[in-house]
Amino acid sequence: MRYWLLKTEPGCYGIDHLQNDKTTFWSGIRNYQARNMLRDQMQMGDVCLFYHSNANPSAVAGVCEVVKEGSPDPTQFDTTDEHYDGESDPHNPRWFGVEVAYRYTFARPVSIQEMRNNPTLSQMKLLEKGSRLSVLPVEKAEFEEVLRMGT
DNA sequence: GCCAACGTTGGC
DNA sequence: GCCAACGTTGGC
Repeated sequence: MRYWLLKTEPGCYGIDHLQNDKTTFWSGIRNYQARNMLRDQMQMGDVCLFYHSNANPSAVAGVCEVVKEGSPDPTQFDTTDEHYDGESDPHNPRWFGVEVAYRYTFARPVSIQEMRNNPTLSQMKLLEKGSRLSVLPVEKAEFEEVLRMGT
């Protein structure tokens, strides 16, 4: 089993939305590195830290789980969607997503500042300078530490 | 709202 | 294939 971090802006789609929806298709990712992880690496049962970016404070808000592996992102073919991509060939789709299910919301959100202050997390990809990817791998030890901080 | 860092685009 | 220009991201 692998561990991941998924970034989202809470005003756009936060953990409350996921809790309400129970499951959702993680769509709209338009970055090739992130696409490759969504398409090739994320597997059923993998667990993901659910991170709120551009929030006050930005923080890991909870956990979700991959319940369906990578499949073409339908929003790329939807002309009414803001993530529509007219260059993508339906027979060879460019963008992928996974289905995730809500697991739980942290009792205490774990802010990026708290994570920066924790030496155990010093290698976290999220905390690297200039880290902008919206899908990031997380080490098991890092995942467990964030869990401990949030519970 | 600022701005550093990064990805993408396109002229050459 | 280089690289300048541009757009986006996201912490602060």
